Amino acid sequence: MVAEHAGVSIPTVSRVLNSPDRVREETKQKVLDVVRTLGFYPNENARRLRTHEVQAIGVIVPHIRDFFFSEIYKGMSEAAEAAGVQIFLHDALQRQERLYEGFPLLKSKGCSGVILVSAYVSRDFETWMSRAGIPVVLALTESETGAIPAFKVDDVQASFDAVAHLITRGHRRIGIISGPDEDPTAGRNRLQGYQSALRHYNIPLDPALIAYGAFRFEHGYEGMSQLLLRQGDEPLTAVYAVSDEMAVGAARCLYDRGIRVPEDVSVVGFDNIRLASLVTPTLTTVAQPFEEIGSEAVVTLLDMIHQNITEQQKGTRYLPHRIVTRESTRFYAYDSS
Amino acid sequence: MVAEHAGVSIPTVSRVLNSPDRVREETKQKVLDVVRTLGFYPNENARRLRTHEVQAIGVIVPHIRDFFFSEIYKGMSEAAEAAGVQIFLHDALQRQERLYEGFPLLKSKGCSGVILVSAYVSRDFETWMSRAGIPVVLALTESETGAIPAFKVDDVQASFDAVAHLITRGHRRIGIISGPDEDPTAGRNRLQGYQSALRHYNIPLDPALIAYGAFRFEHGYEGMSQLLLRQGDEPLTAVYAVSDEMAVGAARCLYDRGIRVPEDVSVVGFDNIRLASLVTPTLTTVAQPFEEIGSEAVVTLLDMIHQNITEQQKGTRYLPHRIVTRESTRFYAYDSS
DNA sequence: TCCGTTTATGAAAAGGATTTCATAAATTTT
DNA sequence: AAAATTTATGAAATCCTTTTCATAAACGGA
Repeated sequence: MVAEHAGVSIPTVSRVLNSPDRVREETKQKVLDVVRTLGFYPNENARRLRTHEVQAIGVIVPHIRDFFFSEIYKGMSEAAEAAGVQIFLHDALQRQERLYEGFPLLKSKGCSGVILVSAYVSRDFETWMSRAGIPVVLALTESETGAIPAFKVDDVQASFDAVAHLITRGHRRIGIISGPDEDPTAGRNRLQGYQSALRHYNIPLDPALIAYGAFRFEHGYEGMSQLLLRQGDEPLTAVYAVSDEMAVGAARCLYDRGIRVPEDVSVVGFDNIRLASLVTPTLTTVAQPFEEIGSEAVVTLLDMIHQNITEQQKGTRYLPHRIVTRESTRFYAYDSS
Repeated sequence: MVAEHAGVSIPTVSRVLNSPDRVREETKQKVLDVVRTLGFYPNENARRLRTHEVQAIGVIVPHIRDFFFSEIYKGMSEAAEAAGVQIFLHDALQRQERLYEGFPLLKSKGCSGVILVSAYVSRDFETWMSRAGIPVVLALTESETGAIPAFKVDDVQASFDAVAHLITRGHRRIGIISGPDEDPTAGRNRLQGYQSALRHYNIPLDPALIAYGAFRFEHGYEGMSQLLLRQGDEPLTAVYAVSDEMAVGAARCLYDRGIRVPEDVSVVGFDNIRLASLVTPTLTTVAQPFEEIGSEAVVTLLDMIHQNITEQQKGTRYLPHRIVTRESTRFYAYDSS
C-alpha cells in the first residue's frame, strides 16, 4: 500500500479513514495529505473481504429503454449508495429467457439479492426464482402467490381514481386502453379499477369501449383507433390509457383524425414519466412514486440479505399514488339540446 | 471453507471450479457433489482481490435521467456483455464534484477503466483523470487537448447539416437555441456549425437570433421566447435547437403564442431520442448513433485495458450523424407581395 | 527394474484491507 | 515524582480465494 509516504503503518492509515477519532490530529493530517495527493481509495474487494459487507445486489429490468427505468433506478441507486452496495444491472432486452437467466447470472457475479422490476411474475417464474436460492424483491409488479415482497401502487385503486377523475368532471362515455389481459398487474388490475369506477358511479359498462395494448406508443395509437371505430352513436368523451406512452399515442391518433384534446376528448395516462409533462397538451396522469418504490425495494432487499431470510415481509406493499391534473383533461358539459 | 467435506484441500476445490481439466475425474465429481449439496459459491471479494481479473469497467454519466442515457447504455452493455465484462454505473446526479469522485471510486471498486459520457472535460478535469491512473474513454464529448480517445459525431458538421436542411427548404431567418457558451462540444461547436452554414449560403448573421440554454425543455422554452422578442421586423421562420428536449420546449413556446409548427415556424432538434418521434408534430432532428458510440467506446476501452496503455487511439473519432426529417419542418415560401 | 516424465494434489504465499492485541508514549492520579 | 491509567501506534492475524511451487504418485520407455 502506497500511503506509507506518510511514514506511518498500514493500520494507522486504515484508522484515519475509518475511525478518525482514534488517531492523533497531527498524524491524521499527515496521512490525509498523502491520501489526497495520491488520490488513494481503499480497495473495495479487500475491504469487503475483511468486513463481510454485502457487496452487490442485482437489478433485472425487462427493457432498459422503458421511460420509467431511469426514474426507478435513481431511487435504487441512491439507496444502494447510502448502504455502500453496488448495483449490477441486467437488461433483459425484452426477451423472456433473458429475464430468467438473470438470476443465476447475477448470483454468480456475487450479488446477494435481486430486484426484479416490472416484469410479470408467473407461477413458473416464481418457482424458478426460489430455485435460484437468492433473496428477491419485486418492484412495480407482484407475485401471484404473494410470497415475494413487492412494492407498487394499488393498481385497482389508482385506476379507479383515474376514471373517477374523469367521471367527476362530467364524463360518461369513457374508453380504456388497457394492458394485455394476461398481465395481472397493469392489465387486469387496471381494467378492474376502471370497471368498478364506472359501476360505482352507475355508468353502464360498454365492452366496445375497451381496447388492449402493450404499453407502447403504437399500441396506444392502435387502441384509440379501434375505440373510435367501435364507439357507436354516442361518441366517447374521454379515454384512459394505462401508460403515459399509450396515452400519448392515443392523443396522436385523435390529433390525426382532427379530434381535439381536451376540447373534444379528454385523455388520462398512467405513470407520470417526464414525457407526460413535455407533450402538448401536457398529460393528466396517475403518478407512481418511482423513486420511493426503488429505494424501498433496495432497503427491504438489504434487510432480507442481512437477516438471511428469504421472505421477511411476504406480500405486496402499496405505495401511495396520486392524480396529476394537467391539460389533457377538462370538464365535459353535456349537450343540452 | 466448507467444501472440505469432500476430504480434499482448498486449492483442489478451486481447481475443480476454475480449471476442471487439471483434476482427476473422480475427485472432481466428489467435489462437485459437495459443492452442489452445500450450494457453495466462491466469495467474489476474495476471488477478485486475488485475481485482479476484475472484469469491470465504470461508466460515469452526469445525470442518468438524460433521455439519451438508455440509448447509449444499450450499446455499452451489449458490448460489455459480449466481452464478459461488468459495467459499474456512476450517476453524478448533475453535480460536478460527483463527476470527479467517480474515477477513484470506480477504480477502488475494481474497475479497470472508465467511460465518461457527455460531460464537458476541462483541462483541470483532464489532469485529474490522468492522475486517477486508469484508462479513460470519452463518449459524446471530447477533451480540449485531444489526448483522450473520444467517440462522438462531428458537431460542427452535424449542425451545419441541420441548418442547411432548413436553408435548402427556403428558410432565411433562422434562429438558434444553442448550448451554454462554455460548453465546447455541444455549445460552441454547434453554434459554429450554424454560423458557417449561414455564411456558406450567404445569409447574414443576426446576433439577435442566437439564444443560449442548457439542453432542457425549460431552456428551450425560455430561449424561444427570447428569440421571439428579439427577432425584429423580419420574423424568423425556423429555429434550430441543439437538443431535442430544447426543441420540444421551443415548440411548446410557439404553441403557447399561437404560432404553428411547422406552418409558421419550422423546428429542428438534435439527438433523435425517442421523444422526438412521440411528440406532435414529430421532430426533425440530427440523429446521433448512440448505440454505436456506446459500443465503440467499450471496445476501445477494453483494448486499452488489455494492452495496458492509456492512450491507444489518442483523439476523437467522429461517427456519422444523419438528418431525420419529420413533421416539424417544412418548405418556406417567401411572401411575394 | 530403474529413471525420467507427466499428473494430481497439498503447503504456503499473495492479494489489500481491517481488527485484535501488545507496547510505547502521554496523561492523570496520588 | 512515582504509579496508574489512557491514548496512539505497530506487529501480526484474519478474511477467502487463487496461484506458485514442491512433492508424491502414476506412467512410459529402455
